[in-house]
Amino acid sequence: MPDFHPIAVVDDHTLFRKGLISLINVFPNFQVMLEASNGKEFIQLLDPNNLPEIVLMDISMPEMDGYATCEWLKSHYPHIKVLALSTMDAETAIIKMIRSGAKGYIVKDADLSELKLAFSELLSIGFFYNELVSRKVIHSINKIVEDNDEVAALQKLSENELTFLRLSCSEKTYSEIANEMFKSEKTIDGYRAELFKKLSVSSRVGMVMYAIKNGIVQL
Amino acid sequence: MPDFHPIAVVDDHTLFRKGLISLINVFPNFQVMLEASNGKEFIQLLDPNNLPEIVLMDISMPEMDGYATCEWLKSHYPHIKVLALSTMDAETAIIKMIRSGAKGYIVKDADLSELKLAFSELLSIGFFYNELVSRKVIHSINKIVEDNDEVAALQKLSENELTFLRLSCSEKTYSEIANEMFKSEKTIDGYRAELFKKLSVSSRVGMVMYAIKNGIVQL
DNA sequence: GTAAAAAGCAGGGTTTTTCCTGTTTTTTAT
DNA sequence: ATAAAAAACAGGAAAAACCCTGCTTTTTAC
Repeated sequence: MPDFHPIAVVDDHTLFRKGLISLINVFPNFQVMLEASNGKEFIQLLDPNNLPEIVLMDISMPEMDGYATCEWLKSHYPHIKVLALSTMDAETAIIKMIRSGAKGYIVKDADLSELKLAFSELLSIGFFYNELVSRKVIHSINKIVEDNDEVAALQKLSENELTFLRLSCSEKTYSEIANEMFKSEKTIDGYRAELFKKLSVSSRVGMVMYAIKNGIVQL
Repeated sequence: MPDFHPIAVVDDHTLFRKGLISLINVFPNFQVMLEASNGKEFIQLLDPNNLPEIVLMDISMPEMDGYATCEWLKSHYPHIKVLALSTMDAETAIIKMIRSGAKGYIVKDADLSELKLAFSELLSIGFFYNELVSRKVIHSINKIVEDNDEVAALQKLSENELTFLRLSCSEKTYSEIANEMFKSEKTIDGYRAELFKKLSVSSRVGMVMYAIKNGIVQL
């Protein structure tokens, strides 16, 4: 019987995905048996009778991103191990992915040996956290303790605050935004004050940069 | 004699680069004979007695980016064809790369057949512009004609304007920026007015978003 | 049903940004 | 050496952003 470990690759960049697959397939004992360009497609293609052991998953994807897909896997097939794969080494992205249930995280400019190492660690000890990730995680935990938790903060924005935040990423004045949202200028000023506190910023520019950095708006 | 076309691959994401190489090497008639993780390394590794015909080049790289490397190639080895390769389908990036001398542009989520097509078109007719690129180029030319050219504008920012722009991507006030740059507040206000015109924006938020969108500052 | 919390709104003031129309100084080109 | 262009700087003013404190109305929780 062929004793290989089944792998799935989920990434919207076709060239990258195909390349990665061809690399993995020359690893002894590993074989890619499922590929998808986003989370939704992945879930559709997933065959309960033929599940992968490891899913290599990109974070930013159309339709259904890495976070959501990871959450879905955690609740439906908790034994499948997700290895997050991203260009971003942003702290928030790493933390958020791990919270969503990823068992490891590697950046796209890692080399082949690191990928191989990640695979074997995932299979043997169940997780893979290299120095980069560990450093970020520790730093993040410190930040959570001292000031307020940015990742959690992100969840606690109300619909109106979120709409206001998105509209603020433009050249509109607050007065114009107020009209667009059918709210008084004073209410809008309240959203602003609340967001300044929640995001710990002190100017509209800071707010906009936060929104961009955390993918609340895309450019 | 082995009749294959020599290819070079320049990209800082190791996994992507290695994957791409393994894909290209199964193409008949094509062979990767040089790889580098940025422009500087590429130039160092380039052997004048053994030049590639086509260079697959990423745009955003550390040390020396795609634009600069492309310019260097244009002046030193104009017959080498550069195929730009990027995740960004931003108009400015495409236009800028083509201006730097790239003969083609494909996005990373293209599929294998498109890459193959790009190769053969590069060799037969000398360039490869798919619909995406053509559309962007045409749109850009229209924009150049009607309002002012954004790509050109990017080049024409003075050192001080650039510094001011970068410092504006923060929660500093203009007054604080003036101090930091050892300039009068009125001078700073002049930079601001000039940038508003050049970038065709009308607020600091617009300016900041322009800077982020065009990679003048990174988050 | 009622107390508490959250959301919406208001007055009024300070600071910052934005926008004019200039003058002076420095740099550049011939 | 000098005209022209670019950079630095100013006064003054309107608009927008920011920051208080407090007062209704609506929602939420028990």
